Amino acid sequence: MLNNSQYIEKLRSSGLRPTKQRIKICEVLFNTQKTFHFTINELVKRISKSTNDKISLATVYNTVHAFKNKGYLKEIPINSDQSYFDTNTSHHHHFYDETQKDLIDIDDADVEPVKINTRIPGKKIKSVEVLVKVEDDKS
Amino acid sequence: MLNNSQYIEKLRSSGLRPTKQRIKICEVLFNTQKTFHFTINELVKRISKSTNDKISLATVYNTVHAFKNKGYLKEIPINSDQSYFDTNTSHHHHFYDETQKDLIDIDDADVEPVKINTRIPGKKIKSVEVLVKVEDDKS
DNA sequence: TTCTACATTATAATAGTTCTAAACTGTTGA
DNA sequence: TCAACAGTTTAGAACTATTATAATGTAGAA
Ligand SMILES: [Mn+2]
Ligand SMILES: [Mn+2]
Ligand SMILES: [Zn+2]
Ligand SMILES: [Zn+2]
Repeated sequence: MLNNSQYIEKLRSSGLRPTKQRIKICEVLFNTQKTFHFTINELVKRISKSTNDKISLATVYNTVHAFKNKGYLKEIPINSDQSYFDTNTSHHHHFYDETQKDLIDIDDADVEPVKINTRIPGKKIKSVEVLVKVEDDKS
Repeated sequence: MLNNSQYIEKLRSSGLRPTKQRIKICEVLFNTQKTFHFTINELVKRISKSTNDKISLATVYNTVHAFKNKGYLKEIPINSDQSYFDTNTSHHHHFYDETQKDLIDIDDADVEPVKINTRIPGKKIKSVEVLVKVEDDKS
């Protein structure tokens, strides 16, 4: 929940020029009470609802990737035909509702730390993500 | 490590006609000492190395999906441009080497059971998968 | 203000996957 | 035994998410 000049500062300080497209996308992504998950298509819809100036699809892709690289977004691995992104960049895991194709955060307090008692020599761990797939309980 | 007539029986008993294409794909997938991970493209290459009769790409897709639905294969959720499949259908987790784009099994004994202390009402858990992303350790 | 590197854009290209519809084949049961 | 049928294979087209291209525009420095 920042204002525009704060987004401008944030962008500048991470080496991204604060263009009006990027500022608008910041607003759509980060001017919310709650974090959320989205696909590029869903983001494009949100953007067009909140502005009259259209932002090209290529710019949305470019910006999402730039933000991901800067650590402002995370990409969630769900094997699907499209990428899912998350505005919640803190460490947490997910439910994936296969019936409704919906990603839901799992509060980190509700997951015991995942202990992996093996390593790969010469490799360092970048992330440990748990994906809990759920479906409608018809029993 | 079954022989052809055992694959025929396996296919028949799961309601799949034992065509020569499916039997060949069974051989490529299941006639190995170790289980492995593959993409469709890699599977196509393995198939063409092991037979002169060519199997169409559509059939490979059809068969992989049929086998997945019957539980003979698992699809591994890695956010990537292509689907990864696993001939190891037992419960286990993975390292994903982002440098080499390589999936590696984690022995289930090396992972403490993942405890999720929350549920979604009306939904039942289908799977709990841990993906540990690793990269080259340059430090 | 001018310059330049960075950013946006429309559009084409790419690539994994699914669809289509015609030809083929395994199985059944008369 | 073999006709009939449902299931399967196939080549190629279609689809769709994503990336590349290259021309135009713009933020920020000097
Ligand atoms: Mn998929
Ligand atoms: Mn991706
Ligand atoms: Zn999340
Ligand atoms: Zn595996």
